[in-house]
Amino acid sequence: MVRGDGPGAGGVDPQQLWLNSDRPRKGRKPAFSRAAITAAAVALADAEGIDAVTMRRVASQVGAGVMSLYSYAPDKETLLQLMVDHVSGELSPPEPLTGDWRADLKAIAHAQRALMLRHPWLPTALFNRRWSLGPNTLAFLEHALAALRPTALDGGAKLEVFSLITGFAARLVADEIAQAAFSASPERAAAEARYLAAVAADGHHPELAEALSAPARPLTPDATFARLLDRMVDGLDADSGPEGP
Amino acid sequence: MVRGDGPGAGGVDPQQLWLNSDRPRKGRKPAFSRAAITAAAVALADAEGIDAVTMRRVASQVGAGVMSLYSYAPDKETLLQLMVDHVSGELSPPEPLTGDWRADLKAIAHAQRALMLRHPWLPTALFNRRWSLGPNTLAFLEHALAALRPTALDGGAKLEVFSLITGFAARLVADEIAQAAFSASPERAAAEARYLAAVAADGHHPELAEALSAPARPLTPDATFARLLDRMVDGLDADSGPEGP
DNA sequence: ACTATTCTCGTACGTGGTACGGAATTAGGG
DNA sequence: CCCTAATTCCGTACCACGTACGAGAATAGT
Repeated sequence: MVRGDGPGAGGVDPQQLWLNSDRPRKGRKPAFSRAAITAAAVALADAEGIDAVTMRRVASQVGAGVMSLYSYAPDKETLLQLMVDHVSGELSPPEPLTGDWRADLKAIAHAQRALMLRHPWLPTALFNRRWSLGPNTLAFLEHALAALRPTALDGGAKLEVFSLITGFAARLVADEIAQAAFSASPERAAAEARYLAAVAADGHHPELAEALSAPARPLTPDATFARLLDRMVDGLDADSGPEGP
Repeated sequence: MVRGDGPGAGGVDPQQLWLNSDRPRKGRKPAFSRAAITAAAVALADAEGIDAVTMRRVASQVGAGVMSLYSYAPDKETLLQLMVDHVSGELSPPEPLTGDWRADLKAIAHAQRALMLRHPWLPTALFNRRWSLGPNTLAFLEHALAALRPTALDGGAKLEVFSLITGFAARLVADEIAQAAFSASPERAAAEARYLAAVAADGHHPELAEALSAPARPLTPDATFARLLDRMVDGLDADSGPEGP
């Protein structure tokens, strides 16, 4: 099914990966499917974290032998890319565009955030590996580009903005998740608080001491996300900027 | 030296990690040092990538037995945190503050970018693990907070801004590095171009087709970074925003 | 029926992190 | 000056992981 060869040197030819749905005419029928395997891997990652996604555990989830997975994905890295594109399908259909590109862009970011909160392994997965533009990812990218149509940005700049927004969402959600996991362990939170208090008391970090002593009105992650997003998008104005054509 | 116990449940007490320089009064003298081990790990990562940093290879670089490393760091995760703080030392002393907080913030981001380009594993390392605020990281954070002093932001918001800027730099540099590695392999670049051309030709992705067909004046990473940074920072204005105290 | 093709998966190898425990080294107390 | 407790050094070993290999099973065209 994958007909895995390719020109070596790390990575899979995207055409082989995404554009090969034709069943071969001879040979044994597949007992599983790429979608089922990917879904099992996603379920595992959602439930137990990305480190729980091992070839052995995925295989046992779908009832296959370990090595059978390699008929559907040439290696684990590819399986992770399949997972990313799989969950990106949840972004379709997106909210219809309003024509107000700032509002549309913000809606896109909020949708991405919601997706990442549903799949907490996603920010890390997105950050680490090279983007693999599967059909679902492409569909959402197309949507984002359409949202930017009222803009004076050229093609490359639009792609940059999309990358920027996605990265922004990934970072904020990663912080949010880390914070939540952290607060969930009172021991560790207390240890960190003690450490920061000790640092603040050493006299060499007056700004930090002041920042930590602030009343700290309760910041909900939602409000923080919305506020920073607003600031970012409202700055993403104008056309190509100083350097001319 | 590390006296590694701690209250279990994943992670090391920061006080144990960073605030324990007192030599014990009894026992064999250490043959190595945490700094030497960390430096060796950094050198390895710089030269051969983060995957080359294994306990075995680090040990052989410093001339130690593998298990001896565990006298200096309780586990590999901690060693990675030590690496991050180690290279953060290169950010000191920072450029003096000018009082123009926007300019100062941009200088901070540029310094971070330069650091990340020198240590290409750094963006990924920063993104994945929970922040561990070692002395060098704290010193730079202190500097960033001082830069934000002229601002009306409260303590929590200043910390958010620092996180945002750091995350921005990490993302852009990660893209930059990936792009470079990608272009270095003509086969893979050609394969990707062929794939995108095929997608653009399928008629379902008109916006993408247009974005790709644009003349695409050559974008240098430097210009892209500076431009997006300007947009971001110039939007990070004003005080706490809509939600009042 | 034969054959080419494709999928299945048990076995096995190499690599990684690190637990264990004994030997070596040091400082303080008798 | 030995004895004891503390600390570091590190060889051995275990387990988990990704995946190469190849033999056997199933399928479709001839």
